Amino acid sequence: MSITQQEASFIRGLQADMVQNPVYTGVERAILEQRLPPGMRLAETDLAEFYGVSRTIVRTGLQALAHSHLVTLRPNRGASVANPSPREAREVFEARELLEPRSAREAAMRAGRADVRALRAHAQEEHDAMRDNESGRALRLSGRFHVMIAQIANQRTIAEMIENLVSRSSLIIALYWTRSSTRCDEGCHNALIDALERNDATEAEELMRSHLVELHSALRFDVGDTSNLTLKDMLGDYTMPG
Amino acid sequence: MSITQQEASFIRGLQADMVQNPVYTGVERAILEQRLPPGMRLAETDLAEFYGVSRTIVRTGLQALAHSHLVTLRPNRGASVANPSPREAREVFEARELLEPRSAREAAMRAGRADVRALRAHAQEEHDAMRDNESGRALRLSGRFHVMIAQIANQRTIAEMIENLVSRSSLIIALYWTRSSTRCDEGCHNALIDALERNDATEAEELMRSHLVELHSALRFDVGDTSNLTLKDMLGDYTMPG
DNA sequence: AAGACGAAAACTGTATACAAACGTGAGAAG
DNA sequence: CTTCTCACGTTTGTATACAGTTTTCGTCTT
Repeated sequence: MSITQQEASFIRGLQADMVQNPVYTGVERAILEQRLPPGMRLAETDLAEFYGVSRTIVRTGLQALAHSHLVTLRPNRGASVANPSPREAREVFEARELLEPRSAREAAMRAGRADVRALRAHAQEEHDAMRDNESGRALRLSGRFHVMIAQIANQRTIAEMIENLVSRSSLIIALYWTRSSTRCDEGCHNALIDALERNDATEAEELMRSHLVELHSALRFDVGDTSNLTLKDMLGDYTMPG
Repeated sequence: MSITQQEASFIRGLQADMVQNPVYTGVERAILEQRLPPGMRLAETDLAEFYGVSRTIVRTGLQALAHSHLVTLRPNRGASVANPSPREAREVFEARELLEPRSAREAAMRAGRADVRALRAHAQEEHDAMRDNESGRALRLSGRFHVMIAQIANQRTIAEMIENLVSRSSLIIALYWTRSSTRCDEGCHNALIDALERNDATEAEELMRSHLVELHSALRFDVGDTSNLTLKDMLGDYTMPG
Protein backbone atom coordinates (compact mmCIF):
# COMPACT_ATOMS: atom_id res chain seq x y z
CA MET A 1 0.00 0.00 0.00
CA SER A 2 2.80 2.37 -0.79
CA ILE A 3 1.86 5.60 -2.47
CA THR A 4 3.77 7.43 -5.11
CA GLN A 5 5.89 10.45 -4.33
CA GLN A 6 3.59 12.52 -6.44
CA GLU A 7 0.59 11.46 -4.41
CA ALA A 8 2.45 12.08 -1.18
CA SER A 9 3.23 15.58 -2.28
CA PHE A 10 -0.34 16.06 -3.35
CA ILE A 11 -1.52 15.17 0.10
CA ARG A 12 0.95 17.60 1.54
CA GLY A 13 -0.10 20.20 -0.97
CA LEU A 14 3.22 21.13 -2.39
CA GLN A 15 4.91 20.92 -5.74
CA ALA A 16 5.91 17.44 -6.72
CA ASP A 17 9.48 18.63 -7.16
CA MET A 18 9.83 19.78 -3.59
CA VAL A 19 9.79 16.31 -2.06
CA GLN A 20 13.08 15.69 -3.79
CA ASN A 21 14.55 19.12 -3.21
CA PRO A 22 17.12 18.48 -0.48
CA VAL A 23 17.12 22.12 0.55
CA TYR A 24 13.38 22.18 1.05
CA THR A 25 13.17 18.91 2.91
CA GLY A 26 16.34 19.47 4.92
CA VAL A 27 15.67 23.02 6.02
CA GLU A 28 12.02 22.31 6.72
CA ARG A 29 12.91 19.42 8.94
CA ALA A 30 15.62 21.36 10.71
CA ILE A 31 13.16 24.14 11.45
CA LEU A 32 10.46 21.76 12.65
CA GLU A 33 12.99 20.12 14.94
CA GLN A 34 14.19 23.52 16.15
CA ARG A 35 17.74 22.93 15.08
CA LEU A 36 17.53 26.18 13.13
CA PRO A 37 16.50 29.02 15.42
CA PRO A 38 14.13 31.80 14.32
CA GLY A 39 15.94 34.63 12.60
CA MET A 40 18.90 32.50 11.55
CA ARG A 41 20.42 33.69 8.35
CA LEU A 42 20.25 31.25 5.41
CA ALA A 43 22.87 32.20 2.85
CA GLU A 44 22.27 30.65 -0.53
CA THR A 45 25.89 29.76 -1.14
CA ASP A 46 26.21 27.96 2.19
CA LEU A 47 23.10 25.91 1.57
CA ALA A 48 24.21 25.14 -1.98
CA GLU A 49 27.54 23.89 -0.75
CA PHE A 50 26.07 21.93 2.15
CA TYR A 51 23.54 20.10 0.03
CA GLY A 52 25.76 19.81 -3.02
CA VAL A 53 23.41 21.54 -5.42
CA SER A 54 23.44 24.79 -7.34
CA ARG A 55 21.91 28.00 -6.11
CA THR A 56 19.03 27.41 -8.49
CA ILE A 57 17.79 24.54 -6.37
CA VAL A 58 18.45 26.45 -3.18
CA ARG A 59 16.34 29.34 -4.42
CA THR A 60 13.35 27.24 -5.39
CA GLY A 61 13.50 25.50 -2.03
CA LEU A 62 13.72 28.75 -0.11
CA GLN A 63 10.85 30.21 -2.10
CA ALA A 64 8.68 27.25 -1.25
CA LEU A 65 9.61 27.56 2.42
CA ALA A 66 8.81 31.26 2.29
CA HIS A 67 5.33 30.43 1.03
CA SER A 68 4.86 28.27 4.11
CA HIS A 69 6.03 31.15 6.31
CA LEU A 70 8.89 29.08 7.62
CA VAL A 71 11.42 31.35 5.93
CA THR A 72 11.43 35.08 5.35
CA LEU A 73 12.73 36.42 2.05
CA ARG A 74 13.79 40.04 1.88
CA PRO A 75 14.74 41.52 -1.49
CA ASN A 76 18.49 41.78 -1.99
CA ARG A 77 18.95 40.59 1.56
CA GLY A 78 18.35 36.92 1.29
CA ALA A 79 16.59 34.40 3.43
CA SER A 80 16.36 33.79 7.14
CA VAL A 81 14.39 31.43 9.30
CA ALA A 82 11.09 33.15 10.00
CA ASN A 83 10.71 35.06 13.22
CA PRO A 84 6.98 35.17 13.88
CA SER A 85 5.80 38.19 15.82
CA PRO A 86 3.64 37.79 18.93
CA ARG A 87 0.73 38.90 16.80
CA GLU A 88 1.40 36.25 14.18
CA ALA A 89 1.82 33.66 16.91
CA ARG A 90 -1.54 34.54 18.41
CA GLU A 91 -3.19 34.51 15.00
CA VAL A 92 -1.77 31.13 14.11
CA PHE A 93 -3.12 29.57 17.26
CA GLU A 94 -6.46 31.30 16.87
CA ALA A 95 -6.68 29.85 13.38
CA ARG A 96 -5.78 26.43 14.68
CA GLU A 97 -8.45 26.72 17.36
CA LEU A 98 -10.93 27.49 14.63
CA LEU A 99 -9.93 24.76 12.18
CA GLU A 100 -8.65 21.81 14.15
CA PRO A 101 -11.56 21.08 16.50
CA ARG A 102 -13.89 20.80 13.55
CA SER A 103 -11.31 18.69 11.78
CA ALA A 104 -11.07 16.38 14.78
CA ARG A 105 -14.86 16.04 14.82
CA GLU A 106 -14.87 15.03 11.18
CA ALA A 107 -11.93 12.69 11.75
CA ALA A 108 -13.76 10.97 14.60
CA MET A 109 -16.69 10.28 12.31
CA ARG A 110 -14.50 8.83 9.61
CA ALA A 111 -11.68 7.15 11.51
CA GLY A 112 -11.29 3.49 10.62
CA ARG A 113 -9.31 0.70 12.19
CA ALA A 114 -6.23 1.43 10.06
CA ASP A 115 -6.31 5.11 10.97
CA VAL A 116 -6.37 4.34 14.67
CA ARG A 117 -3.54 1.88 14.28
CA ALA A 118 -1.42 4.45 12.45
CA LEU A 119 -2.13 7.05 15.10
CA ARG A 120 -1.17 4.70 17.92
CA ALA A 121 2.07 3.80 16.18
CA HIS A 122 2.78 7.45 15.74
CA ALA A 123 2.04 8.22 19.38
CA GLN A 124 4.48 5.47 20.32
CA GLU A 125 7.14 7.13 18.18
CA GLU A 126 6.44 10.41 19.92
CA HIS A 127 6.77 8.68 23.26
CA ASP A 128 10.10 7.14 22.28
CA ALA A 129 11.46 10.46 21.11
CA MET A 130 10.51 12.04 24.43
CA ARG A 131 12.05 9.20 26.36
CA ASP A 132 15.30 9.49 24.40
CA ASN A 133 15.39 13.23 25.07
CA GLU A 134 15.16 14.04 21.38
CA SER A 135 13.01 17.05 22.03
CA GLY A 136 13.32 18.36 18.48
CA ARG A 137 12.15 15.13 16.96
CA ALA A 138 9.40 14.87 19.53
CA LEU A 139 8.13 18.33 18.64
CA ARG A 140 8.11 17.55 14.93
CA LEU A 141 6.25 14.30 15.50
CA SER A 142 3.81 16.02 17.80
CA GLY A 143 2.98 18.45 15.01
CA ARG A 144 2.68 15.64 12.55
CA PHE A 145 0.11 14.01 14.79
CA HIS A 146 -2.17 16.98 14.30
CA VAL A 147 -1.65 16.81 10.56
CA MET A 148 -2.54 13.13 10.55
CA ILE A 149 -5.86 13.86 12.20
CA ALA A 150 -6.55 16.59 9.68
CA GLN A 151 -5.86 14.08 6.93
CA ILE A 152 -8.20 11.51 8.39
CA ALA A 153 -10.89 14.18 8.27
CA ASN A 154 -10.51 13.82 4.52
CA GLN A 155 -10.60 17.50 3.67
CA ARG A 156 -7.42 18.10 1.80
CA THR A 157 -7.87 21.82 1.49
CA ILE A 158 -8.30 22.32 5.21
CA ALA A 159 -5.69 19.69 6.05
CA GLU A 160 -3.20 21.67 4.03
CA MET A 161 -3.98 24.84 5.94
CA ILE A 162 -3.60 22.99 9.20
CA GLU A 163 -0.29 21.54 8.13
CA ASN A 164 0.93 25.03 7.38
CA LEU A 165 -0.22 26.35 10.75
CA VAL A 166 1.30 23.41 12.58
CA SER A 167 4.65 23.97 10.91
CA ARG A 168 4.66 27.58 11.94
CA SER A 169 3.83 26.51 15.47
CA SER A 170 7.30 24.99 15.80
CA LEU A 171 8.82 28.42 15.34
CA ILE A 172 6.29 30.00 17.65
CA ILE A 173 7.06 27.46 20.34
CA ALA A 174 10.77 28.08 19.89
CA LEU A 175 10.18 31.76 20.56
CA TYR A 176 7.41 31.94 23.11
CA TRP A 177 7.20 28.63 24.93
CA THR A 178 7.39 28.89 28.71
CA ARG A 179 7.16 25.39 30.09
CA SER A 180 9.96 22.95 30.32
CA SER A 181 7.99 19.92 29.27
CA THR A 182 5.55 18.94 26.58
CA ARG A 183 4.48 15.93 28.60
CA CYS A 184 0.86 17.11 28.38
CA ASP A 185 0.93 16.26 24.69
CA GLU A 186 1.19 12.58 25.42
CA GLY A 187 -1.96 12.39 27.50
CA CYS A 188 -3.90 14.69 25.20
CA HIS A 189 -2.92 12.80 22.09
CA ASN A 190 -3.79 9.43 23.60
CA ALA A 191 -7.15 10.71 24.78
CA LEU A 192 -7.81 11.98 21.29
CA ILE A 193 -6.98 8.64 19.75
CA ASP A 194 -9.37 6.97 22.17
CA ALA A 195 -12.14 9.34 21.17
CA LEU A 196 -11.45 8.71 17.52
CA GLU A 197 -11.49 4.97 18.09
CA ARG A 198 -14.92 5.27 19.72
CA ASN A 199 -16.01 7.54 16.83
CA ASP A 200 -17.03 10.04 19.50
CA ALA A 201 -17.13 13.19 17.40
CA THR A 202 -18.20 15.61 20.12
CA GLU A 203 -15.59 14.35 22.53
CA ALA A 204 -12.85 14.52 19.89
CA GLU A 205 -13.80 18.06 19.01
CA GLU A 206 -13.77 19.13 22.63
CA LEU A 207 -10.50 17.37 23.39
CA MET A 208 -8.84 19.05 20.45
CA ARG A 209 -10.17 22.43 21.46
CA SER A 210 -8.94 22.13 25.01
CA HIS A 211 -5.62 20.73 23.87
CA LEU A 212 -5.04 23.76 21.66
CA VAL A 213 -6.15 26.19 24.34
CA GLU A 214 -3.72 24.48 26.66
CA LEU A 215 -0.89 24.90 24.16
CA HIS A 216 -1.84 28.48 23.42
CA SER A 217 -1.93 29.36 27.12
CA ALA A 218 1.62 28.11 27.54
CA LEU A 219 2.92 30.89 25.30
CA ARG A 220 4.24 34.12 26.74
CA PHE A 221 4.40 37.16 24.53
CA ASP A 222 5.81 39.67 26.99
CA VAL A 223 9.28 39.41 25.54
CA GLY A 224 8.89 42.66 23.64
CA ASP A 225 9.13 43.10 19.91
CA THR A 226 11.55 40.48 18.70
CA SER A 227 11.38 41.46 15.06
CA ASN A 228 15.05 42.34 14.72
CA LEU A 229 17.04 39.96 16.86
CA THR A 230 18.54 38.28 13.86
CA LEU A 231 21.78 37.69 15.72
CA LYS A 232 20.78 37.90 19.34
CA ASP A 233 19.37 34.41 19.09
CA MET A 234 22.77 32.97 18.57
CA LEU A 235 24.37 34.57 21.60
CA GLY A 236 23.74 31.87 24.13
CA ASP A 237 20.77 32.88 26.29
CA TYR A 238 18.58 30.77 24.09
CA THR A 239 17.27 27.55 25.54
CA MET A 240 15.53 24.81 23.70
CA PRO A 241 12.05 24.27 25.03
CA GLY A 242 11.08 20.80 26.08
CA MET B 1 -2.01 57.19 3.49
CA SER B 2 -0.16 55.23 0.86
CA ILE B 3 1.50 52.06 1.99
CA THR B 4 4.74 50.64 0.76
CA GLN B 5 4.88 47.82 -1.74
CA GLN B 6 6.47 45.67 0.88
CA GLU B 7 3.61 46.26 3.29
CA ALA B 8 1.09 45.63 0.55
CA SER B 9 2.71 42.32 -0.19
CA PHE B 10 2.80 41.53 3.51
CA ILE B 11 -0.92 42.06 3.71
CA ARG B 12 -1.35 39.80 0.74
CA GLY B 13 1.00 37.29 2.24
CA LEU B 14 3.37 36.82 -0.61
CA GLN B 15 6.99 37.46 -1.27
CA ALA B 16 7.85 41.10 -1.70
CA ASP B 17 9.35 40.33 -5.09
CA MET B 18 6.16 38.94 -6.49
CA VAL B 19 4.34 42.25 -6.62
CA GLN B 20 6.81 43.33 -9.25
CA ASN B 21 7.01 40.04 -11.07
CA PRO B 22 5.02 40.72 -14.23
CA VAL B 23 4.40 37.03 -14.80
CA TYR B 24 2.93 36.57 -11.36
CA THR B 25 0.76 39.65 -11.43
CA GLY B 26 -0.23 39.24 -15.07
CA VAL B 27 -1.12 35.57 -15.01
CA GLU B 28 -2.85 35.87 -11.63
CA ARG B 29 -5.01 38.67 -12.91
CA ALA B 30 -5.78 36.87 -16.14
CA ILE B 31 -6.89 33.82 -14.19
CA LEU B 32 -9.00 35.82 -11.75
CA GLU B 33 -10.67 37.52 -14.70
CA GLN B 34 -11.16 34.18 -16.45
CA ARG B 35 -9.23 35.20 -19.51
CA LEU B 36 -7.10 32.10 -19.00
CA PRO B 37 -9.29 29.01 -18.85
CA PRO B 38 -8.59 26.09 -16.49
CA GLY B 39 -6.17 23.60 -17.96
CA MET B 40 -4.59 26.08 -20.35
CA ARG B 41 -0.99 25.27 -21.01
CA LEU B 42 1.52 27.91 -19.85
CA ALA B 43 4.77 27.42 -21.74
CA GLU B 44 7.69 29.15 -20.11
CA THR B 45 9.17 30.48 -23.33
CA ASP B 46 5.89 32.02 -24.42
CA LEU B 47 5.43 33.80 -21.11
CA ALA B 48 9.05 34.94 -21.12
CA GLU B 49 8.64 36.42 -24.57
CA PHE B 50 5.29 38.00 -23.80
CA TYR B 51 6.44 39.74 -20.64
CA GLY B 52 9.92 40.47 -21.92
CA VAL B 53 11.76 38.70 -19.12
CA SER B 54 13.93 35.64 -18.86
CA ARG B 55 12.67 32.20 -18.01
CA THR B 56 14.11 32.65 -14.53
CA ILE B 57 11.45 35.22 -13.71
CA VAL B 58 8.78 33.16 -15.39
CA ARG B 59 9.68 30.17 -13.25
CA THR B 60 9.60 32.02 -9.95
CA GLY B 61 6.25 33.52 -10.88
CA LEU B 62 4.80 30.17 -11.87
CA GLN B 63 6.08 28.58 -8.69
CA ALA B 64 4.38 31.24 -6.61
CA LEU B 65 1.15 30.74 -8.55
CA ALA B 66 1.44 27.01 -8.02
CA HIS B 67 1.63 27.57 -4.28
CA SER B 68 -1.66 29.44 -4.52
CA HIS B 69 -3.17 26.54 -6.45
CA LEU B 70 -3.87 28.78 -9.42
CA VAL B 71 -1.34 26.91 -11.53
CA THR B 72 -0.41 23.25 -11.67
CA LEU B 73 3.22 22.30 -12.09
CA ARG B 74 4.04 18.84 -13.33
CA PRO B 75 7.67 17.73 -13.38
CA ASN B 76 9.21 17.87 -16.84
CA ARG B 77 5.83 18.80 -18.20
CA GLY B 78 5.54 22.42 -17.27
CA ALA B 79 2.75 24.59 -16.03
CA SER B 80 -0.93 24.87 -16.78
CA VAL B 81 -3.75 26.86 -15.33
CA ALA B 82 -5.16 24.79 -12.49
CA ASN B 83 -8.13 22.59 -13.15
CA PRO B 84 -9.78 22.09 -9.78
CA SER B 85 -11.66 18.81 -9.40
CA PRO B 86 -15.26 18.75 -8.17
CA ARG B 87 -13.89 17.55 -4.88
CA GLU B 88 -11.47 20.42 -4.60
CA ALA B 89 -14.21 22.84 -5.57
CA ARG B 90 -16.47 21.52 -2.85
CA GLU B 91 -13.68 21.65 -0.30
CA VAL B 92 -12.78 25.21 -1.17
CA PHE B 93 -16.31 26.37 -0.64
CA GLU B 94 -16.68 24.37 2.55
CA ALA B 95 -13.54 26.04 3.84
CA ARG B 96 -14.89 29.43 2.87
CA GLU B 97 -18.14 28.68 4.64
CA LEU B 98 -16.14 27.88 7.73
CA LEU B 99 -13.81 30.87 7.67
CA GLU B 100 -15.63 33.77 6.09
CA PRO B 101 -18.74 34.03 8.27
CA ARG B 102 -16.58 34.30 11.36
CA SER B 103 -14.39 36.77 9.53
CA ALA B 104 -17.43 38.87 8.63
CA ARG B 105 -18.53 38.84 12.26
CA GLU B 106 -15.15 40.10 13.38
CA ALA B 107 -15.12 42.67 10.58
CA ALA B 108 -18.52 43.98 11.66
CA MET B 109 -17.20 44.55 15.16
CA ARG B 110 -14.16 46.41 13.92
CA ALA B 111 -15.37 48.20 10.81
CA GLY B 112 -14.76 51.95 10.96
CA ARG B 113 -15.99 54.80 8.83
CA ALA B 114 -13.06 54.53 6.44
CA ASP B 115 -13.58 50.81 5.99
CA VAL B 116 -17.22 51.28 5.06
CA ARG B 117 -16.31 54.04 2.64
CA ALA B 118 -13.73 51.83 0.94
CA LEU B 119 -16.20 48.99 0.68
CA ARG B 120 -18.88 51.21 -0.85
CA ALA B 121 -16.41 52.55 -3.40
CA HIS B 122 -15.43 49.02 -4.22
CA ALA B 123 -19.05 47.93 -4.59
CA GLN B 124 -19.54 50.81 -6.99
CA GLU B 125 -16.61 49.60 -9.06
CA GLU B 126 -18.14 46.14 -9.12
CA HIS B 127 -21.42 47.62 -10.23
CA ASP B 128 -19.75 49.58 -13.04
CA ALA B 129 -17.92 46.50 -14.26
CA MET B 130 -21.19 44.57 -14.39
CA ARG B 131 -22.91 47.42 -16.19
CA ASP B 132 -20.13 47.59 -18.78
CA ASN B 133 -20.38 43.84 -19.34
CA GLU B 134 -16.84 43.29 -18.15
CA SER B 135 -17.74 40.04 -16.49
CA GLY B 136 -14.13 39.04 -15.89
CA ARG B 137 -13.31 42.25 -14.12
CA ALA B 138 -16.54 42.03 -12.17
CA LEU B 139 -15.68 38.56 -10.97
CA ARG B 140 -12.22 39.59 -9.85
CA LEU B 141 -13.58 42.59 -7.99
CA SER B 142 -16.28 40.47 -6.43
CA GLY B 143 -13.61 38.18 -5.03
CA ARG B 144 -11.60 41.12 -3.86
CA PHE B 145 -14.62 42.32 -1.90
CA HIS B 146 -14.47 39.19 0.21
CA VAL B 147 -10.76 39.68 0.77
CA MET B 148 -11.36 43.25 1.90
CA ILE B 149 -13.77 42.07 4.55
CA ALA B 150 -11.30 39.49 5.73
CA GLN B 151 -8.71 42.24 6.03
CA ILE B 152 -11.01 44.46 8.05
CA ALA B 153 -11.36 41.56 10.45
CA ASN B 154 -7.70 42.23 11.18
CA GLN B 155 -6.56 38.63 11.23
CA ARG B 156 -3.83 38.48 8.66
CA THR B 157 -3.30 34.76 8.92
CA ILE B 158 -6.93 33.96 8.24
CA ALA B 159 -7.26 36.76 5.71
CA GLU B 160 -4.46 35.20 3.75
CA MET B 161 -6.18 31.83 3.71
CA ILE B 162 -9.38 33.45 2.57
CA GLU B 163 -7.60 35.31 -0.19
CA ASN B 164 -6.20 32.03 -1.40
CA LEU B 165 -9.61 30.36 -1.35
CA VAL B 166 -11.25 33.28 -3.10
CA SER B 167 -8.68 33.19 -5.88
CA ARG B 168 -9.30 29.52 -6.45
CA SER B 169 -13.01 30.23 -6.56
CA SER B 170 -12.54 32.06 -9.85
CA LEU B 171 -11.34 28.84 -11.44
CA ILE B 172 -14.09 26.86 -9.79
CA ILE B 173 -16.70 29.25 -11.08
CA ALA B 174 -15.19 29.03 -14.55
CA LEU B 175 -15.64 25.26 -14.46
CA TYR B 176 -18.82 24.62 -12.54
CA TRP B 177 -20.94 27.76 -12.59
CA THR B 178 -24.47 27.23 -13.86
CA ARG B 179 -26.20 30.59 -13.78
CA SER B 180 -25.85 33.25 -16.35
CA SER B 181 -25.71 36.17 -13.97
CA THR B 182 -23.92 37.09 -10.79
CA ARG B 183 -26.44 39.81 -10.10
CA CYS B 184 -27.10 38.31 -6.66
CA ASP B 185 -23.65 39.45 -5.63
CA GLU B 186 -24.63 43.06 -5.82
CA GLY B 187 -27.49 42.78 -3.37
CA CYS B 188 -25.59 40.50 -1.03
CA HIS B 189 -22.54 42.69 -0.96
CA ASN B 190 -24.54 45.83 -0.30
CA ALA B 191 -26.46 44.15 2.49
CA LEU B 192 -23.17 43.07 4.02
CA ILE B 193 -21.80 46.59 3.90
CA ASP B 194 -24.95 47.83 5.62
CA ALA B 195 -24.51 45.27 8.39
CA LEU B 196 -20.89 46.25 8.79
CA GLU B 197 -21.80 49.90 8.95
CA ARG B 198 -24.27 49.15 11.75
CA ASN B 199 -21.60 47.00 13.43
CA ASP B 200 -24.18 44.24 13.47
CA ALA B 201 -21.89 41.24 13.92
CA THR B 202 -24.54 38.54 14.02
CA GLU B 203 -26.27 39.87 10.91
CA ALA B 204 -22.97 40.17 9.04
CA GLU B 205 -22.04 36.62 9.93
CA GLU B 206 -25.39 35.30 8.80
CA LEU B 207 -25.40 37.31 5.59
CA MET B 208 -21.96 36.03 4.71
CA ARG B 209 -22.95 32.46 5.43
CA SER B 210 -26.06 32.59 3.30
CA HIS B 211 -24.20 34.41 0.53
CA LEU B 212 -21.63 31.63 0.39
CA VAL B 213 -24.25 28.91 0.51
CA GLU B 214 -25.97 30.68 -2.34
CA LEU B 215 -22.76 30.72 -4.37
CA HIS B 216 -21.97 27.13 -3.50
CA SER B 217 -25.43 25.98 -4.52
CA ALA B 218 -25.00 27.55 -7.94
CA LEU B 219 -22.23 25.07 -8.75
CA ARG B 220 -22.93 21.87 -10.67
CA PHE B 221 -20.48 19.04 -10.38
CA ASP B 222 -22.24 16.49 -12.58
CA VAL B 223 -19.86 17.08 -15.45
CA GLY B 224 -17.90 13.94 -14.66
CA ASP B 225 -14.27 13.73 -13.73
CA THR B 226 -12.59 16.61 -15.50
CA SER B 227 -9.09 15.86 -14.27
CA ASN B 228 -7.61 15.26 -17.68
CA LEU B 229 -9.30 17.59 -20.12
CA THR B 230 -6.18 19.67 -20.51
CA LEU B 231 -6.95 20.20 -24.16
CA LYS B 232 -10.67 19.64 -24.34
CA ASP B 233 -11.21 23.07 -22.84
CA MET B 234 -9.78 24.73 -25.88
CA LEU B 235 -12.01 23.00 -28.40
CA GLY B 236 -14.80 25.48 -28.44
CA ASP B 237 -17.67 24.16 -26.33
CA TYR B 238 -16.47 26.28 -23.47
CA THR B 239 -18.59 29.25 -22.49
CA MET B 240 -17.63 32.00 -20.14
CA PRO B 241 -19.95 32.12 -17.16
CA GLY B 242 -21.54 35.43 -16.18
C1' DA C 1 38.16 57.60 20.79
C1' DA C 2 34.15 57.91 18.04
C1' DG C 3 32.17 58.45 13.80
C1' DA C 4 32.15 58.97 8.76
C1' DC C 5 33.78 57.54 4.47
C1' DG C 6 35.14 54.35 0.87
C1' DA C 7 36.99 50.30 -1.13
C1' DA C 8 36.65 45.42 -1.16
C1' DA C 9 34.35 41.21 -0.18
C1' DA C 10 30.21 38.69 -0.01
C1' DC C 11 25.81 37.99 -1.43
C1' DT C 12 21.64 38.20 -4.15
C1' DG C 13 19.11 39.00 -8.83
C1' DT C 14 18.85 37.86 -13.60
C1' DA C 15 20.09 35.98 -17.95
C1' DT C 16 21.85 32.44 -20.58
C1' DA C 17 23.98 28.09 -21.92
C1' DC C 18 23.74 23.37 -21.82
C1' DA C 19 21.71 18.86 -20.50
C1' DA C 20 17.82 15.91 -20.00
C1' DA C 21 13.14 14.72 -20.73
C1' DC C 22 9.04 14.80 -23.36
C1' DG C 23 6.02 14.75 -27.37
C1' DT C 24 5.39 14.39 -32.26
C1' DG C 25 5.40 12.66 -36.73
C1' DA C 26 7.37 10.02 -40.40
C1' DG C 27 8.33 5.60 -41.79
C1' DA C 28 8.50 0.60 -41.45
C1' DA C 29 6.45 -3.70 -40.07
C1' DG C 30 2.45 -6.49 -39.36
C1' DC D 1 -5.16 0.29 -42.31
C1' DT D 2 -3.24 -0.04 -37.84
C1' DT D 3 0.53 -0.14 -34.71
C1' DC D 4 5.14 0.19 -33.28
C1' DT D 5 9.70 2.48 -33.42
C1' DC D 6 12.92 5.92 -33.72
C1' DA D 7 14.74 10.34 -34.61
C1' DC D 8 13.95 15.11 -34.43
C1' DG D 9 12.13 19.36 -32.50
C1' DT D 10 10.39 21.44 -28.48
C1' DT D 11 10.21 22.20 -23.63
C1' DT D 12 11.75 21.86 -19.05
C1' DG D 13 15.66 21.24 -15.40
C1' DT D 14 20.03 22.76 -13.69
C1' DA D 15 24.38 25.07 -13.49
C1' DT D 16 26.97 28.95 -14.12
C1' DA D 17 28.36 33.58 -15.43
C1' DC D 18 27.74 38.28 -14.77
C1' DA D 19 25.59 42.46 -12.92
C1' DG D 20 23.82 45.00 -9.08
C1' DT D 21 23.23 45.46 -4.15
C1' DT D 22 24.41 45.03 0.55
C1' DT D 23 27.58 44.35 4.16
C1' DT D 24 32.06 44.50 6.13
C1' DC D 25 36.18 46.34 7.49
C1' DG D 26 39.99 49.29 7.40
C1' DT D 27 41.27 54.10 7.26
C1' DC D 28 40.94 58.79 7.82
C1' DT D 29 39.06 62.78 9.97
C1' DT D 30 37.35 65.39 13.78
